[in-house]
Amino acid sequence: MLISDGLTRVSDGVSIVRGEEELFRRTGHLFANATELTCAANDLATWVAGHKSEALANAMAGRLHHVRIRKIYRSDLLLDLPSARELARRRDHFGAQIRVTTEEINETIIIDRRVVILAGDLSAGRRGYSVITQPETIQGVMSLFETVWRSATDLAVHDAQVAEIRRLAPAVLDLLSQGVKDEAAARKLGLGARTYRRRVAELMDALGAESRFQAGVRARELGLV
Amino acid sequence: MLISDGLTRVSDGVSIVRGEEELFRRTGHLFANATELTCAANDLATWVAGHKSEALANAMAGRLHHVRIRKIYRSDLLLDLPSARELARRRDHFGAQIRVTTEEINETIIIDRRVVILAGDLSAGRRGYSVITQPETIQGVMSLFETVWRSATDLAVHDAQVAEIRRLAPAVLDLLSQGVKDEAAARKLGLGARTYRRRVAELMDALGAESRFQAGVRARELGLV
DNA sequence: CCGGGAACGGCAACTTCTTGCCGATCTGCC
DNA sequence: GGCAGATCGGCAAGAAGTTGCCGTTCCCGG
Repeated sequence: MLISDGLTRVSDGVSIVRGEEELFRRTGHLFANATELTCAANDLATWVAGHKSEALANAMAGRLHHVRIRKIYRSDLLLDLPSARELARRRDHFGAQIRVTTEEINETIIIDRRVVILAGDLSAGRRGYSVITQPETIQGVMSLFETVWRSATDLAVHDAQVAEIRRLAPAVLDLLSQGVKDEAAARKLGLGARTYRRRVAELMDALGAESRFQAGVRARELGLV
Repeated sequence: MLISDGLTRVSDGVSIVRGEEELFRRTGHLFANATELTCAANDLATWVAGHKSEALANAMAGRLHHVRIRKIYRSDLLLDLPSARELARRRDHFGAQIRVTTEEINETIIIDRRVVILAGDLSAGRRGYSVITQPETIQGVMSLFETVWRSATDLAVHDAQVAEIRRLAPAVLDLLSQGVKDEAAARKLGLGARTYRRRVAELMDALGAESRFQAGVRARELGLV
């Protein structure tokens, strides 16, 4: 059922909105009175966080301490220093709880346990968003979100982990990324091979990697090499 | 011997200039009549390439076909699409020969085999530049540069290599970066383990990596994963 | 139809990595 | 000193990864 340009009612409690502008027009007001905002995003460029954020911030000003804001971002973001700063700023300014995950994550917004917005595919240059008010569906999405939330890492912890790895293993990272064999690397560090390998294992553990290739990718991802 | 603010004569033929602005003031004119420009840089932000480039371009306009320009950049740069485009633009517009290396490289400018500019450390917020006119030193620096030049890869070739790897092994890259074991990965691709491993070997070869960790780093570096 | 070359994959010998185990050291603390 | 806990590193068994060799299959141009 096409209700108007940019809005399709799919069934009771589920509509599809085309394009960010349209989405903002139709759901922007929901944010003004929200007391619980939950949000997953792959980048900082989503409209919630984008040029509209000032307006939102104003609308929400003074109520910030009544609002629980939770956000999940991909750890990739932290690669980019300005983005990382922006994240920290949001955490401090909005009192948002921010977590970080290495997993791909679908852009999701949950408002007051009453409305869910799920980003969908691009079509004709505009992204489609499912706006859901159907209670059972919301329940399900929230449950999924909680799972991701639990498995994600708090921003502060994540920062600490990165710092820890930097402290722990700069030399090991170096040698690994030079393609040096364990024996040679251990000699170069004046360590026993066993100890060097223990270091590598710790490093892989810290990176959450299951193979050296993966560890290499993650290390690079975190800007450690 | 401090000659004036921002310029220190260290010995005959070697001066140290503090800050990019100062460097530009003192050596900018050399570019106007240059017929051979050689340059190594880690990013596009050096003053030669920066906001002054228009003035330079104008000064050099009409003489471009008489000027041999060679530049080396770190392959990191190509990660960033806008930068990569800019590089291609320069190549086409200035007729510059551009090569790419994975090595760290000291910022270096050589003008007409007569002047060498070497970037040094930051001090008081300004980078120091050695401006060298001493012939033997220039000879030495040029020789070093030639070595790096020879070991670097032409931009076009580099692009082709990246394209090749993308074509060759997207699935393999995927599985590797997921930390999947060879046996399982091979099954998933419907290949024999031997063949999968052959693919991995080809990939590592293409990446110039000697260990899987290193391959992971490089793959990520090239934005392949 | 028939070579010839390329891709595939089984096999096997080797190398490299991964880990548990355990004794040797070192360190801080009664 | 003597104990407890952390770190180190040798050893060794086993897992994972690396490569050469070679037979099989498929495709292509003659």
